[in-house]
Amino acid sequence: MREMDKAFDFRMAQTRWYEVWEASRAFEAAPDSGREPWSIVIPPPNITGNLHMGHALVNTLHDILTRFKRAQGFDALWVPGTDHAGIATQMMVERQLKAEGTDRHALGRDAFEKRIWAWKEKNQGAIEHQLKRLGCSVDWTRNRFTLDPALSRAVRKVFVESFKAGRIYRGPRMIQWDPALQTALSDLEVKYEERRGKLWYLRYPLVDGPVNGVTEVVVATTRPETMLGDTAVAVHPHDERFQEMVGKLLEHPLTGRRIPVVADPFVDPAFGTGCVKVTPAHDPNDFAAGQRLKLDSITIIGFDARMTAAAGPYAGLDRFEARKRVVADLDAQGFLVKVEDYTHKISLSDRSGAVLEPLVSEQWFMNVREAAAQALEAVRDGRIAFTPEHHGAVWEHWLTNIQDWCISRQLVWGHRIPAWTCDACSRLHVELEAPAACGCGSTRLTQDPDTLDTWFSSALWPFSVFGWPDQTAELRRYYPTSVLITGYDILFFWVARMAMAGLTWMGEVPFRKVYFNSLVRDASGQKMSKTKGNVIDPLEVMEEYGTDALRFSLAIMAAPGTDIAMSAARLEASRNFCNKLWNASRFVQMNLDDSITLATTPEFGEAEYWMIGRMRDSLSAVTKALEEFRFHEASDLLYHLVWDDFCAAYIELAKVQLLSGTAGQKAAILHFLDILLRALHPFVPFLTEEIHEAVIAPRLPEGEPALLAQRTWPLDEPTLQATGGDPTLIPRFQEVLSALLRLKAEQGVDPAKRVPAFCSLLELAPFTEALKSIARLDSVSFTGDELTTPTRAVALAAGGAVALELAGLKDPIAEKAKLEKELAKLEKELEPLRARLADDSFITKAPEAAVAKLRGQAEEKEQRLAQVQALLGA
RNA sequence: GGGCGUAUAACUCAGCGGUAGAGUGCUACCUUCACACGGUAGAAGUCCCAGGUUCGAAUCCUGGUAUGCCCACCA
Repeated sequence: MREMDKAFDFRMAQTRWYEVWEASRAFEAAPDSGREPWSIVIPPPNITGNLHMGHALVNTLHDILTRFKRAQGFDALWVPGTDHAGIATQMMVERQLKAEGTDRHALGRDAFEKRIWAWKEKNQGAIEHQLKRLGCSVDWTRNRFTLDPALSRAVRKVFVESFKAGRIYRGPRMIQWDPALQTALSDLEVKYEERRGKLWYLRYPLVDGPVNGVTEVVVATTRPETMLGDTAVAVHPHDERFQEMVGKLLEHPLTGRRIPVVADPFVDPAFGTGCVKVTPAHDPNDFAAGQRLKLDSITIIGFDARMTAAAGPYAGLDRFEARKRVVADLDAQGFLVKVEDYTHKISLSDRSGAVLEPLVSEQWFMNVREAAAQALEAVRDGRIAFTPEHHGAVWEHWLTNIQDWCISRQLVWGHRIPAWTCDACSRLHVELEAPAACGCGSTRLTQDPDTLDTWFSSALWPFSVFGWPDQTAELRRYYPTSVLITGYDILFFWVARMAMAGLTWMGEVPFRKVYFNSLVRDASGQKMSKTKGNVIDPLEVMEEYGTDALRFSLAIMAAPGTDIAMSAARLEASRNFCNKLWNASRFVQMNLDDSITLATTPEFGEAEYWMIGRMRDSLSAVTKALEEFRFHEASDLLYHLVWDDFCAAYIELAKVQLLSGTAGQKAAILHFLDILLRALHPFVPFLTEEIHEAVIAPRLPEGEPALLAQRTWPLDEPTLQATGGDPTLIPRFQEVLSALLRLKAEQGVDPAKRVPAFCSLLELAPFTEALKSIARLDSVSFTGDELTTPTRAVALAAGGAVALELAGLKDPIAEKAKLEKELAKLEKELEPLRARLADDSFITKAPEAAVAKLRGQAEEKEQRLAQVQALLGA
């Protein structure tokens, strides 16, 4: 049998087990097993990705649940996979090309796409390898990629049928254009940022002379360059100041073009001058107003963010350069009234960081109103349950106000839109496969160059991974998935869209429960960011503290609805915990010989019955906590079960027995360790598997799987059902032990100095040896006689008293001070108890149990008070 | 402008109707034959503030303060 080292070598353990698990096929689903299915799909990481703390958390929680469910006897399936991540990946490769002095245009579309595929093949392994290092028990035989042929077929099917149903359409709309990436974005990919800017006040003269003595209109704008595309100036219809202006013509200061004053309620009379310039081609509000009022639209900024020919002398200038020139020209010609400092929000690309340009462009959109209504209903009626629940409010708000989704991207990397235009007759064909010919007879058809938003394929993930649109056995068995675990930051991007897609295409929710995991922050609660330099790399943590310590730290801090502050202190605590379990196991191993196995009938005494009771209570609480996603509670319970109950209490007691123990006593502790390992395994799989190999595996009964990863959840273990003994006895023993130790400390007795002790609790006599060895006493005498003598120090414990014989050692002053301190403490504690028990309204109105409980507490304290007083009097 | 969180020991956080808990840190002591990544004893809190409900509130309600996040077209 393998000897265990003095400290847990996590570096060794965490590198050797994954291969064994994978080879044993322990993580593979068993669709034919007849067991109840339980399924979960991974939030597919980007192929460009590296494991960060967010991944580490979400996948640790996935793994805990999956291993737990598998152990409970479910046919547990965790489907892994990766996302092609359109923009992110394309950017990565473009950056590479730039370094090589070329770009995608020079390369050509096909070559560029091939290049990205090559890059994907080379790099995809990284994130998968990192998931393995984390211990993720995914079923690799079902690994998926969003651009797999099967998943692409699902994408095309959804696109084509949505188009035919009229939910997908193409048209010119105002979209958010990213000039850096040269693509449209969806509203969700826009981030707003406060910037200090200016507010320019511009003068637009009236063409037909003064109105009520006023010769001009003044407008305020943050983007003066767009005035080149102005086609009106608007006022609020009820603004009395401008009633007579409406309908009059103004002369455009720079172009001389004549534009009308119009009235529209979108104008806020209280802002600026109450007049606003209208540029339908370059502002979403103005675009909408332009549609309502049938205004002209003049595009003066192009897709390259440079001024167009329509901008006249400014053509070709960058939009920001044009701004300076426009302002200078207006100023020179006397059209600039004033400039104010002004802080406002500008829209930036979430991806490139570029300042976005609202532009009118031909794009594909998806109307999701109907699907949104269904998704809304599914949460309202509980078919999907959120943890924490408050995310339902956000869900409600967003889905109620949802806008059409811009799904086309001007990218190469992604699902190409399955739409072809006939070169001859311009007819549009939206089909699953390229049509051979157009109805007009032409065989020359050109496919739409655009690809779909990455989230379009992600939305189908919970059913596309199971082979949809084919009605596969897997799809029937594992859809809907049992749980979704993900960050709340992608509630709209992903969760809502999966819900909508699932309800639309499967007619059923994609998951029954959603657990939103926390955000991992740094030790001081700051968001991690590269610029702040406070990013904690999980891979480094695994090297320094161990994967199990990382997992346990994440789990024990994962209280629903609160963020996680990851700190070195917490990681150390977890590492120490792992080492504690390791050493407890080592102790067990050292005390067993090969003849003791799990088949050896265990013998239970008081200590064992107590330990069994503790395990039974804790493990049923752990089970319940896991069912309800209270990972922190489950971890905390196990932490204290192992450290306080098993190590500090039980093992210390068992040491006395094991020295001269019977086989049955040794078998008992072996069973206990076995149970604890099985319960801890979902949390700290490498550590527990390593211990299991050394201590348990050689002692397993016939037919039990040799790998801990394949064994069962221990809650129903026969050992845990055993009852007997007096459940209050061990707690009393602990109190007595603690009182004796405290006496020694208070009296300044060297801990190693063995003195005689006395105890009035006769029922603890069987624990004489334990008390002697743990408290390091000379002897312990159990007696009904008065304990107090002039040479002894006395303390109260567990309703009785203990004493130390300190002839020549006792410090009478310390003794008296101690007793007086205790007296004061008791008096202080009793004061409110007495007051409440004297309160009639409490006695009559509070539930009986509460009163009885309080009364019990008071009585116990009164008794102790009397004892202390007696000791002081003596 | 709306919506949602959070405020508890020096720090990071649990608890969320019956008079305060954990981990780390701190103080003193202990190398006792599983573990110093350990053990023993100990100090440490107007549970943000003000009202209210209740026999009783850190816990529920209202208002405030601080702080964080999300959504929204104020030029």
